[in-house]
Amino acid sequence: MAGRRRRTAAESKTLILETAARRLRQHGLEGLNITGVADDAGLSHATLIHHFGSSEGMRDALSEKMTLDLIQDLVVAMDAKISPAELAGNVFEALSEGGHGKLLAWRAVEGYREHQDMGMVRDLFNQLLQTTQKVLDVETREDLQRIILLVATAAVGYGIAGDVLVDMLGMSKEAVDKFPGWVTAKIGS
Amino acid sequence: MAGRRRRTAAESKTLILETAARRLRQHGLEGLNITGVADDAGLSHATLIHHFGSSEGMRDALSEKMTLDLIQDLVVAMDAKISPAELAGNVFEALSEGGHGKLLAWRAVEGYREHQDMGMVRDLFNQLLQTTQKVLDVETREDLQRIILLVATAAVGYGIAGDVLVDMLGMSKEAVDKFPGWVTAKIGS
DNA sequence: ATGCTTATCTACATCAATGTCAATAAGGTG
DNA sequence: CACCTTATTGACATTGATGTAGATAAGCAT
Repeated sequence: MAGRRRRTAAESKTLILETAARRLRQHGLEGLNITGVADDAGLSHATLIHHFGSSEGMRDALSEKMTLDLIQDLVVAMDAKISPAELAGNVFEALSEGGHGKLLAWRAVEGYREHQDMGMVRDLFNQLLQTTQKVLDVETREDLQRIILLVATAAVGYGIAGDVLVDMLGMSKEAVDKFPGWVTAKIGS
Repeated sequence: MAGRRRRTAAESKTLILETAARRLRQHGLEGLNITGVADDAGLSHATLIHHFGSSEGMRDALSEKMTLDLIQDLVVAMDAKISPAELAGNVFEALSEGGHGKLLAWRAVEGYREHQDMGMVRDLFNQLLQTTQKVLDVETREDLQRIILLVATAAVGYGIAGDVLVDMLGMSKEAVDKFPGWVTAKIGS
């Protein structure tokens, strides 16, 4: 064939995983097959197998990448410099955007298999814990755990079913906007 | 073939959908194919097509059934006779059990298509709203909406990612048990 | 019994996705 | 330029899942 582009392996992998992530958002899990992703990326499906070994290999790689992206976004959202009032809002925002909800839902239906980078995830999570403690200035460890669990579960649930719930509750956009702040006030009391 | 059992259409559909639900819990979304479900149910895959029209038809029926089951469990969990202190606990329990988390996650990845029974879902949800208002005795509509949204999102998130979060937070079983009560106390204040 | 409805099955046809393999060529290196 | 590595591709084989069609038989009604 005349004119075929040769990328570095890293470039190709990035292109493929970004395409796959987009397809996950648009078409759900059925969109995560090598033929479809290959078409959208403008590559042959054999190329994807070359880079990831198999279709499942590609999905595993995507899951890993999205997990790291999610934690990374959380770390930024909970930077130690933010004020307590912003905390819940930032976490909600971080989890509602960028298809993080889709990742969590995906991992929930398929089961939480351990990744190779699970150690790094744990490290980042512990870093998050310390940051939160500083921002909120909680004294007991139990309080910290509870608060994190509440904000995290609420944010996850919001990212996954938030729009449906808001619709069913008939909430105004304004009320929705004020929700994270209200949560922060609640947990602070 | 000698000796083949003939069920009523309703019996067969129930058997098939229960088998499918079990496979969703055990194998994730990949378990939701007519051949696999048929094998587990002890039927031929042609029989499933006979009853549901297609593979997707079976999945739609399962989604509908699980959605109704979920709402039904919620209605029971929030019976008007419960005390405010039990509210969050009951909701959490209802959403953590019986694979409801899998349903929500499934619908989140695949996108929330409208069901034919969406009207019934809305009715049950409104019924839930009224019950909650009685139990909690909230005055403003905004407060009611916020409280429901928080408890619901937290419960959904807990059902989907609760075990992972609890693990990462290193929470004791005792602390986890007390969590719903703590949430109730928080929103009541 | 007889007959009707239809749940159930076997066998076949089809299709889409996965994976293999050998050939090609793009880019870097000597 | 010659050479080497390997990203990329097209063609093929294989597999599994879906759907179709006709035959079979289980239960119910008459």
